[in-house]
Amino acid sequence: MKIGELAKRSGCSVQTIRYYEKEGLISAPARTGGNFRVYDSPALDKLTFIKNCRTLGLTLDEIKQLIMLQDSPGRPCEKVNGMIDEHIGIVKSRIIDLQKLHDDLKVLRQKCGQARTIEQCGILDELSPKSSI
Amino acid sequence: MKIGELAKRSGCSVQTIRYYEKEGLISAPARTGGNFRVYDSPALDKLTFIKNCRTLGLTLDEIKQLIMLQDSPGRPCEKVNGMIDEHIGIVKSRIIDLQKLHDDLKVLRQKCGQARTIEQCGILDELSPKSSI
DNA sequence: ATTGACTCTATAGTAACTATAGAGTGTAGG
DNA sequence: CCTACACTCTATAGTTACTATAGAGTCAAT
Ligand SMILES: [Zn+2]
Ligand SMILES: [Zn+2]
Ligand SMILES: [Zn+2]
Ligand SMILES: [Zn+2]
Repeated sequence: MKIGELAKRSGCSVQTIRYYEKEGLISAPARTGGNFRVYDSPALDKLTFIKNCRTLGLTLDEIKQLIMLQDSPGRPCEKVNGMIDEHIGIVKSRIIDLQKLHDDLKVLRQKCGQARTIEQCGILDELSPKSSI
Repeated sequence: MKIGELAKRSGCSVQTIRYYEKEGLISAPARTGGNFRVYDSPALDKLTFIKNCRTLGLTLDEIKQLIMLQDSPGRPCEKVNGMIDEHIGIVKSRIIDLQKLHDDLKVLRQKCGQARTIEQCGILDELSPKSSI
């Protein structure tokens, strides 16, 4: 199949596929006489794997590491497990940060109940430093 | 004060201050004979305002709008209030997305209890497409 | 022969900084 | 006076994972 069909089947855009190739996440496919990329179904599998990882928020570097790990099937998989654990930790702390942000924004919003003028806006007032003398 | 002191007092880095100036968020300050930037205390106030906004996740574009709004003190402040409301919405939905991600990652992690080989890793297995024939 | 859909490469843009390189300034100590 | 040191200057490139062109070429159908 050509790149357009691979894009449709994988859910990645055409440019993204070319980008992944440039970044070394997928290997360069065969070409037609007219220089078009041609992919087989293992290529679709590999791309789908990458897509699944991206959906879970793994970075391209991490995905690259996973792909490399898959080349030594006999080695223990602790690194894989560890990577997911680490990710869960990052996501958790991002959630905590956003929760705090959300609460702060709620408090800020309450400083200006109904419409006033810019001058009297409780939000702008709260954002402004009290004084820096 | 020079840029180093402003950086310390505001909590922004020196490069960030120069960047804000280039982006038009703060106005270009006076210069010494040796071409060093010199700031006064209103400049610190303005920078602190920006810092406060950034801490709440407002974009530089939004902050620019707030700064422009401050120039018409008599106008109503609905836009300010609306901006915060919109932000709260964005943060909320980001939290929801991350919660889902977190749950998905937890499920994925459970696919591989203890250490196995790469070949048998339940995580890699889950990430791999079943077949694309 | 020409249209239209598709593909190719190369390049620039996105957000908000961060990190240099290489040069100049200013001051305190010896 | 010289020099070491801390600070500042501009300009440029890098970060992440794409997205969006521009301009040219391919290919099948009409
Ligand atoms: Zn990670
Ligand atoms: Zn208001
Ligand atoms: Zn916003
Ligand atoms: Zn495992």
